Amino acid sequence: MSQGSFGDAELWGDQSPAPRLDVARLTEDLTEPQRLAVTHPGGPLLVVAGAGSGKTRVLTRRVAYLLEVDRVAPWEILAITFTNKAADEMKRRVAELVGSRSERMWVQTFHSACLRLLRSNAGVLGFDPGFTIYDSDESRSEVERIMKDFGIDVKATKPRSVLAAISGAKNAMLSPTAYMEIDADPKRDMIAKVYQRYEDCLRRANAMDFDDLLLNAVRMLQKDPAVRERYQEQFRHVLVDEFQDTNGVQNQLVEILSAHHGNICVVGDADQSIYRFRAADVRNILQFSQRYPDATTILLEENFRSTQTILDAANAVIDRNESRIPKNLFTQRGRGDKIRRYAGEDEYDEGRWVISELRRFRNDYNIEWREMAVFYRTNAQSRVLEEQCIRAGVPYRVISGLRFYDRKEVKDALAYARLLVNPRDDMAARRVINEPRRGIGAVALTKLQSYATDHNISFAESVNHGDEAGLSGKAASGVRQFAGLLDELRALSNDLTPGIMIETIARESGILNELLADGSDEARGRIENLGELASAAAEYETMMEFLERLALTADSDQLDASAGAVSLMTMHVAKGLEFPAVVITGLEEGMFPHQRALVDQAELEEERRLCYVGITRAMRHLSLTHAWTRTMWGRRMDAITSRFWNEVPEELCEECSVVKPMRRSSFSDVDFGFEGRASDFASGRAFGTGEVQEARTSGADKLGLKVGDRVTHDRFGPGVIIGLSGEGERTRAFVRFDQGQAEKQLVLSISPLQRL
DNA sequence: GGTTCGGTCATTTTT
DNA sequence: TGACCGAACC
Repeated sequence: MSQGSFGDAELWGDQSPAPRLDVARLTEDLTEPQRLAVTHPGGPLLVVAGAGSGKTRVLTRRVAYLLEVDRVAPWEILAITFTNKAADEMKRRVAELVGSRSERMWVQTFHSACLRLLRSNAGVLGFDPGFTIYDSDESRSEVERIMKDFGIDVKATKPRSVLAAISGAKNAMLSPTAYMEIDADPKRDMIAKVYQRYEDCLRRANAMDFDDLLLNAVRMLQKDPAVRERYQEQFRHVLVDEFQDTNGVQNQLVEILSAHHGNICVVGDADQSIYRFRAADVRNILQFSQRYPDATTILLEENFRSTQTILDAANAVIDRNESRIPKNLFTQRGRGDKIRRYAGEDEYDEGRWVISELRRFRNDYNIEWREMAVFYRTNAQSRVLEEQCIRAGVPYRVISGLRFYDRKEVKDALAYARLLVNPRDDMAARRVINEPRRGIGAVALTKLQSYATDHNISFAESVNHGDEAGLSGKAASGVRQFAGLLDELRALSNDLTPGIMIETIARESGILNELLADGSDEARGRIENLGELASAAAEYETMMEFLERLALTADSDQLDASAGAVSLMTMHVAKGLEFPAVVITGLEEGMFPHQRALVDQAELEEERRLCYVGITRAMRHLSLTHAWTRTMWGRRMDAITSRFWNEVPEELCEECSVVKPMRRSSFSDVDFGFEGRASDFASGRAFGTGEVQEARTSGADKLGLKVGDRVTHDRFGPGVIIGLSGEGERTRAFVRFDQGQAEKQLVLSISPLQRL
């Protein structure tokens, strides 16, 4: 904890090699709104920063300005981001401006800031300072275990959804009791019961989940006025990045910490709020000015990233959102190239075109592979793209949200490490009590668990009482061995560094031996992984620091290592990044916007924001693709063009699709009327390569139908239009009929579809 | 206690 | 289609 003192001030004053900066140096290359934000004298400040408007630049300059001009001490500044990457970036850029004294600032993610507050004051809420952090997987499996324990059918009610409800309750700062009292509902009662037990288990294991880090930090500050006031006085300036993604608890934390000095500066863009499903609440940014009536609002609308064409496209799309404060990005960069669009036959055809496009970027514009990205809505879409890259010899890298340290052997070794830091870590104990095999089966586990419950201790601690728990034979000796191993490791852990400790764990636990005995390539890989883990640990002073860093680090940082490769990623992951050339794939109704967003206005708007995020990542070149049919869940599904595709004004686009021949004459007499084969039209498969004839126009496309209209069909009955694509006789409607299975795609020019 | 087979179910996920 | 999980089996 960096508590300030004048001694510190002298220290950094002497050491800092940074040149004295004057106001002009910090502001001369800024636009007027940027300058105003950077030099804002104090009080609440809202910076509405459109995509690519130099947000990070403003934040870092402001911090430098505070340090340099306002002479604020580094430890009096709290700058909060969402990702470690953003935090590192900010630290780096501030250091460039003011030198090493920036090291003493609090530049942290929400979670790491909270962790820091909690570690220093864990006692306030009755936690031991060595408490463990459960990651989302562990939270889920804990919930699942509890549900099974209660005899709840985990197939009928998914633990994930229960955890989501619990998480929601936590974000609303509701205790299990308060949550239960919302209304009388059996499902709510069940969830409240699980929630209560889950809390008990966490508490007993001296553990917190991700939500708790935030929530408990707030609770801690609320509970202990002395601690609260100390931090409130310390943080003369609180700055928050990506404020549109904050949830209620985060917002509250920021409010509390900035309450004394009132210098709260939030930066964000409501149009880029894409984490509603994770309890992000756009209202935090939308209502900031109401919350702080004396707040200054500064709009950054000039974009320094993209061409005007790309911005026009982004603006046109996002403008369709109704619940939105109008904003219009512009640039001085000129129009640039048109946006290229390609409608593929299927996802393979789409993928092939994507590859050809990437090659074109490289050949025609000298863009490096690493400067290109391909975006998609869901991770499942990456497979085909990967295949195509491999086939074409295009180097690529999938940037996934998956954790780097998710490999089994790594998790096992870490579980041992966790047990050393927190002897009550139940999750870790359950994971490795029988890893490697010690003959401890389900029966033994149950006995230990009931012993723990009866004696009000954690499961992890029960391993010291195997005999009392009624174990015998193999299980008893296994548990004794496990407990002995932990004792031995704990004794060593006082003297050994984290790196050596990981090695010791691998060796002493028997994990290493097991892998050596295996001898397969896979086992050798796992051994290497353990080696990597040890080297990673060696960078840290204490095991606790290392574990913390792991718990709070996602794996998107791999991007930096993607030298020489095209990046494939979801649009969610793409947020905050930029690329000279971007391809957005899968622009189909049901894919993007996603199926589940089709019926919910708020969700749909979030999808549109996601699209906006995707488009605005592109600096110079943007291409959009969709496929007429796509294999989903093992079945070929037809799809119509995404509304987002259609929302991009045509004059900004260059169509690259191969023009499909019109209907073949021999079909013109047949009444297609929807014997369910509209799909064949959509995919073009019904059309031979032969004779081409104009389709007859029924006028149906001139009905002026729009999404949401009620319609009726001779055979399928009434339904609602959930999507439209194409134009003229090629207009297709995506209709969800009231009766029957799924949505159908109908070509309006030949469909007996009537408006209701 | 480990394997295999069949049934189920499929977003996005900064921490 | 494929990944995952639990029951049934060895």
